[in-house]
Amino acid sequence: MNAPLSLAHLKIACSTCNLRELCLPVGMTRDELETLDQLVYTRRRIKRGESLFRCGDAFQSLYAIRSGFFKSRVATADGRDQVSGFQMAGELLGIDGIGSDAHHCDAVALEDSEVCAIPYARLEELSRNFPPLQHHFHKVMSREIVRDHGVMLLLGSMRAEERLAAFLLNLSQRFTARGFSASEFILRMTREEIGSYLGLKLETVSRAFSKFQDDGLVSVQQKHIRIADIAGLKKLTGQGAQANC
Amino acid sequence: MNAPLSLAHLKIACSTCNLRELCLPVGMTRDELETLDQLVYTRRRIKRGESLFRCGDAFQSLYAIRSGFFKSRVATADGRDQVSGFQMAGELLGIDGIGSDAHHCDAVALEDSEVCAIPYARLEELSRNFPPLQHHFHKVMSREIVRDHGVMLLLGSMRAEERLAAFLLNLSQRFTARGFSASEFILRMTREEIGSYLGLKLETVSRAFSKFQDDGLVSVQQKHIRIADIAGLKKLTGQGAQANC
DNA sequence: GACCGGTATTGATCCACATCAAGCGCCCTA
DNA sequence: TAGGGCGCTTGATGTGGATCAATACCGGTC
Repeated sequence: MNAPLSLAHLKIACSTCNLRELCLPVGMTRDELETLDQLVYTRRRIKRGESLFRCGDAFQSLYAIRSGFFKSRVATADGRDQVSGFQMAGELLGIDGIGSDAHHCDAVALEDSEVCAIPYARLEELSRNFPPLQHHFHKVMSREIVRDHGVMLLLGSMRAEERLAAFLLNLSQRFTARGFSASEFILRMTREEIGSYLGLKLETVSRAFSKFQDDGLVSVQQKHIRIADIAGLKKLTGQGAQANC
Repeated sequence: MNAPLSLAHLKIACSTCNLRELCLPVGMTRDELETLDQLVYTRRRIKRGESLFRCGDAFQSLYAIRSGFFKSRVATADGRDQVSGFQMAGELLGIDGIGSDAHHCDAVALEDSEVCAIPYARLEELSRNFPPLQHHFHKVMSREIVRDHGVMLLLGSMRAEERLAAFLLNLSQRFTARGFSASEFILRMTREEIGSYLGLKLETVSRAFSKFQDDGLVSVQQKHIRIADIAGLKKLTGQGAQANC
């Protein structure tokens, strides 16, 4: 949509993508990776505030986030809505659409972002001939289900501060996996969006941040977060974060 | 484990199973169904209160419920747990295990039940050669994700009575799909289990039931439920049940 | 038929978070 | 550099559901 097509095409290759250790190609060999290059041939830029897709849109493709940050949002019939997740580079958007050929949530960019479009029909086809891809794709979906169960646990049985602590630890861990600092980062979302995700009101989120600051667990300056005491946060969530089993 | 093997084997065939319109074979032709018969060759009986698998168990198979009723339960490190779903005939258990080769929840039978074990390696293999199976399996997983998002919405933004109304409507709809009455059924789970699933205490569930009864929406006698006013329940959840988009 | 333990109902009280409200600070634009 | 608006913080008050507690019911067992 932006860059000249030929140039864009040149750069679209899982085999040379620096996110290959996080994205669909995880754990594949060099040869296998080159097979994957057949999968993606479109990039798309999404500006901050714009939607990648909306609830009800026809489902065609999955999207691997190449850069940027998204929120997913689900809505009830009567207008209430809720953030169902935050997605960052290397993560997959759009899986919700497979079940009914239409998307069941909105995906909104929280900063200028870039995604690789993965035509779903092509993914199915390629994964039939390429077991490692098939297997990994199944794993991605299964992990999404496990993640959702973790959120359900959080929403159903944790108190406000526990929820926020779990949220910060989760972000920290995902930033770490991407080579960023585990203890210092910029929140891409507002207090209201955090609250929506955690089933809290923005004021409660704000108060919990202040409490953490008073207790010396984190230092907070608007969207700038520095975690001072990771162990302390973990203790808040009931020992080992969300480590079940 | 119980019936003589030869006999048990005779009966194990998706093509003659009366749940084929609900389970993995949905929408397949007669010929396609016979291909599916290669998938399942073990049945397992689970007594009420026993586990089909537990959190941490090695993942080998998915399980299609042939008869009976299950709950899935996730746990935090500090001992709290929560029901993450109730499963009935024709539904699939164990998908949570694919992502890490180990199960992330317990599956407990709420009544004497029978399941078909589907060796996962075989499912992957068969679905590579059999696109309708592949596609349908992906749909099942995607729908599970959408369902979980619905539960997150419920836990994060609905009030107690709305939650219980949504729960009853969901059960009603699933019973209908199985040819049972939409308005009259027996709850297989306790108030405490309902509460755990809905993020409420058992007393709150009980009070909401009483309220519904007072308002003439349902009549409740312990586990026996008769929905008197489906439209009224739907109105409680904010019009169209959970119909998003 | 009587007993028993798990399950459900109902009432009284409490508390965590929501709601309402006011003011502040940061960022963006002109 | 000034102005405006959105996002954030903080305080005061309200309330839905949790908690504590007592009693009732039901299904199973002897």
